[in-house]
Amino acid sequence: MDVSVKGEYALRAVFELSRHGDPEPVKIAKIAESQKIPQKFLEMILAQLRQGGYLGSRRGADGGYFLARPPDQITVGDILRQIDGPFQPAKRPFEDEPVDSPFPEMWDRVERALSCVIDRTTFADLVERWKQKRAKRVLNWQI
Amino acid sequence: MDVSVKGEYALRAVFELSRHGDPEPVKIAKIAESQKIPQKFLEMILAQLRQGGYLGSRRGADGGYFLARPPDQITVGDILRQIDGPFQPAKRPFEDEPVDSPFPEMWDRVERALSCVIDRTTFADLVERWKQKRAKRVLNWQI
DNA sequence: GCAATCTCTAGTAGAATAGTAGAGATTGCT
DNA sequence: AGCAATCTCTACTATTCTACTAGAGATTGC
Repeated sequence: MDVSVKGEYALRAVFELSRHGDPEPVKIAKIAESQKIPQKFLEMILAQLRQGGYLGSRRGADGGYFLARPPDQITVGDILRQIDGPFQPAKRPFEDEPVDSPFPEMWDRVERALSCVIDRTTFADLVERWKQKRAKRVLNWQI
Repeated sequence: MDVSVKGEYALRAVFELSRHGDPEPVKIAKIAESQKIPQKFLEMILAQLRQGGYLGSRRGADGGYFLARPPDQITVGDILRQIDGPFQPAKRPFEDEPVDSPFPEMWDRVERALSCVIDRTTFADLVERWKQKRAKRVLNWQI
C-alpha cells in the first residue's frame, strides 16, 4: 500500500514544472538536480509522462520539458496512474470469489476514499500551498 | 498502491474465522479449502497473525485457529498492517525534501482517507454485510 | 558543422512476492 | 504408551518488480 519511488519522482518532476510557471522548457538536468532525481531514471519517467499527454518536449539546445496543459488540469492521480498503473487495492473480483463476498464493496470504498484526495488535488493546488508555506516561513523569519 | 495477495489471503482467513462464530478452532486445511488459499502459504500467514495477537491456536487432533478477540474488535487495517507492514503512501519525509514541500501534507490526507475506511471496518461489519447480501439473494431466489 | 539536448533500446543487481519442502512439537484418543 | 492429526519452525526457490545504468541515435539552435 505504498507509492513507488518512480511515482514520487514523477510527482516531484511535474511539481517542478508547475512551479516554474512560464512555458519555457526546463532541461531534464535541471529538474534532476533541483529535485534530487537520478537523471537517466528521470528521462524514462518524463518520456512516460509525455506518452500520457501530460508533458511536451523540445529537443536540441534550449530544449527541455514543459506542461502540456495548465497545472490546474493535471491531478496527482493522473500522474500516479500513468506511472504506476491503475491502483485497484485488490484485483476485483478475486478469482473464484464467492458471490456474497463483502470485500469487493469494501475495496470500492477504499478506492473512492483515495480518489477523493488524489483525483481532486491538482498541481495548481500544490503550487499554491507551497507558496503559502514559503510566505509564512519568510514572514516568521523576518520577525 | 495495491494490496499483496498475502494481505488478501489474511483478510479472507480472518473473515472465515469471524463468520464461523463459535470459539471452536478451525483447521488450517478447512480455511485453505473454503477460501481457496494454498495451505502451506496460509500456515505462514496465520502464524504471523497469531504473533500479532489477533488469532489463537491449538495443536494436535481437534486443533486449529480461532479469533483471539471478538470480531468487532479487529479491523481490516489491523490485519493489513500486520501482514504488509505500515503503509505510508510515501516515505515521510523524503530524503532531502525541501522544508516547503507540499507533498508530506498531501500524503497525510491520503493516509487519513484510507484510514477512514480500513480502520473503521471491523470483521463484525463484514460478516454483517455478508449475511445481508446472502439473505437478499436467497429471498430473490425464492420469488 | 557541432554542441547541447531529448529519445530509444538494452541490460542489470538486488529486493520482494508467492510460494514449497520437510522435519519437529503438541494434543486427543485408545 | 503409542499413534494419528494437527500446528510450528526453518530453509529454500522461481519469478517478477524496482530502481537504476549505458550507450548509441535523432533534433535543434547557432
